[in-house]
Amino acid sequence: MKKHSAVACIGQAGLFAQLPEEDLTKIAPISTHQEYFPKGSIIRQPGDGKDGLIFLDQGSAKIYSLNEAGKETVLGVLNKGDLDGQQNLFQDNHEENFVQALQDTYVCSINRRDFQDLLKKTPDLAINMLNNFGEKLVAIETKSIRRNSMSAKDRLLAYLEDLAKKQGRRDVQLKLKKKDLASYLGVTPETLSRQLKKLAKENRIKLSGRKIILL
DNA sequence: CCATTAATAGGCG
DNA sequence: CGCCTATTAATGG
Repeated sequence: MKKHSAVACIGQAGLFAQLPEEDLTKIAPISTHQEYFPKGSIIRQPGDGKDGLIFLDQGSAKIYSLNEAGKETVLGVLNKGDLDGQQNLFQDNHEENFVQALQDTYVCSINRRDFQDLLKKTPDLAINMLNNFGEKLVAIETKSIRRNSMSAKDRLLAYLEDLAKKQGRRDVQLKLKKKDLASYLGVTPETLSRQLKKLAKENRIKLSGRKIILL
């Protein structure tokens, strides 16, 4: 583990990346840094009183919610440099979700009230927030459209293509367990397993455990 | 090792 | 495609 600079850490987040150093140094004092969460531990959960933004300095995590029956629905994945909980910075919403570390993870966080105060004094930050929101909206919309209009196989393929694009390579490493990926895609693990096999048989992908190569 | 959890297989509606 | 069950693989202590 390398040394941790609050300013450098914040600068890694897409949300803050384009801010001048001057602004970053303003954010640094209100942020908490490098809390350690071992693999499998819960980083955030409803009712834990943590209402701020979280930022992954190292590791990865999944965001999910539980329905009445106790079934879990995976809403998304956070990787190094990603952040979540922006909504919570603006209003005290109670539809919080669970966030669980998929690997040993270090998270940095910022309290809601502190952030709001800062936002008022830092217009650039407000603009960036807005842009970030836009991206998130598009992502949600895309997912929603896929879920409603694409077959399981196409959804899966589209997901893999997105991942490949994001990781900048044709061999994709799944961060999620397949049952979690299934939940994220809105299918059962069995269906996911079968579709992956079909795609492999059609020579569109190549499987090797949690690594998948797009052909 | 054993025990638990994850992944796959096959049958059925 | 989802749900159920059985079998096998992977994981963790």
